[in-house]
Amino acid sequence: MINVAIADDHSIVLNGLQKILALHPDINVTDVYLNGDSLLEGLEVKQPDVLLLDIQMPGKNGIEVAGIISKKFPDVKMIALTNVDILIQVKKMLQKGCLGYLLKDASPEILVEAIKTVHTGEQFLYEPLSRQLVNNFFSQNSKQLTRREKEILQLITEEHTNQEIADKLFLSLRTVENHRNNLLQKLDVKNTAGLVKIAIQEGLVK
Amino acid sequence: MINVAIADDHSIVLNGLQKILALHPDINVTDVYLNGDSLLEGLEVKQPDVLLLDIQMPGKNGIEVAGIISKKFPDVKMIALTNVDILIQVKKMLQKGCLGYLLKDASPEILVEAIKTVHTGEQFLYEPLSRQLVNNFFSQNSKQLTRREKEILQLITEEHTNQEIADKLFLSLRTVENHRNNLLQKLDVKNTAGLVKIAIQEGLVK
DNA sequence: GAAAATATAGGTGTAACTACCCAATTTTAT
DNA sequence: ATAAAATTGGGTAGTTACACCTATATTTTC
Repeated sequence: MINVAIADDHSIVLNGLQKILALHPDINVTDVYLNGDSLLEGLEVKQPDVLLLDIQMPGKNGIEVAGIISKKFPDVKMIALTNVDILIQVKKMLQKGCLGYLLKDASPEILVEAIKTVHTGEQFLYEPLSRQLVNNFFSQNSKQLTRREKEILQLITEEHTNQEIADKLFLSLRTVENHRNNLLQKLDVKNTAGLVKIAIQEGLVK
Repeated sequence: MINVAIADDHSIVLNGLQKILALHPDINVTDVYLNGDSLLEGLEVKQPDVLLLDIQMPGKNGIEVAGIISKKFPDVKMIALTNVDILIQVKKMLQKGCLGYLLKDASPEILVEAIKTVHTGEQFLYEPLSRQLVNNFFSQNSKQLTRREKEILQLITEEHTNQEIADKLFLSLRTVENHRNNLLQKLDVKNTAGLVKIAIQEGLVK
């Protein structure tokens, strides 16, 4: 019998997971939480075997919460839940100690399989993203942006010219141009359009 | 007693909606469907009072399906469901005859309220987007892109230069430049970065 | 403390984009 | 059928972005 807790701020998802898991005799949903804070309180009282943890939550988000839990309750096996597969967020969750990752469009079968897998201590990565993760691992070094680069990338997506960025950050135009060129190379894109697309999909803006 | 059908390709959401609505004695979930095609088949046999209809579905998506249903079964009150509030999609759903719109992060109370509201024939628009819809209505005329403009905007976001776009579409460089300038004015943005941001948020790409 | 990475800024040149014009032709809508 | 909108293309000019280099502080990392 596997004791499972769920933390997700979406009532619909929370109820859906409960209903699906209720059908499985060897899985027991012991607790549900609507946000990170109540989850942390609840864990002080009792810990589940497996925790389904939403990444996006109001207040303390999943990434913060996962970090705290993996230190305080290392025996709790965590599975990150997300409705959109933003690579960078999933990576952070895994770094924070999550053993598994699931998109919310997963089928009941996959869901149960994931729970059983991480319960044994193994990793479970939902297909669509696991490939991306591998690809990302190999190109990781080149995609690691510095603080300044991120700052400039953000200003670029806010439609500022290099000159405006230079003025805003008290830098030379040349410096900004260099950072911009480095961004183009690091991110392997051809122009501003490519930069903005990556900035958005990596969650750097908006 | 309100008879409700649900169409959503996400098992978790489907189960969640069922579980929440099961608690309400005056709401009866008669049928659930995992895709648009089976929904259309099912409606031939019997029609619910209210239909919760996911926008994103494999095969026939919600927008297509809504158009068919509103013609064939005009008495079925439809509520569009979506997990991300992409304005343009919601607008299309409303144009296709949906009476309501809900984000999937809605609370059980809101969900029930929406069903009861549209059952009476009234509109129900979930807060966060209804304001955007109003704003959009006023700026609508200036934001109406032509076919060619959309085509060019898409190629811009794909990192092509004006010259490349001209070659690809067998146009003069000047023509493409003009379209691009018109896009900047129509969309009230300053440069490529602004164009790409709007293209993404309007769902024109990726 | 040495080595690596980052941040800074300059030189030079080309390609691309942006901002205004204007006008003919074709398509769409009334 | 007629008006409106869309598509096409040109003129001219200025600005911005992109490419590829070198080089020196400064900060991080080992």
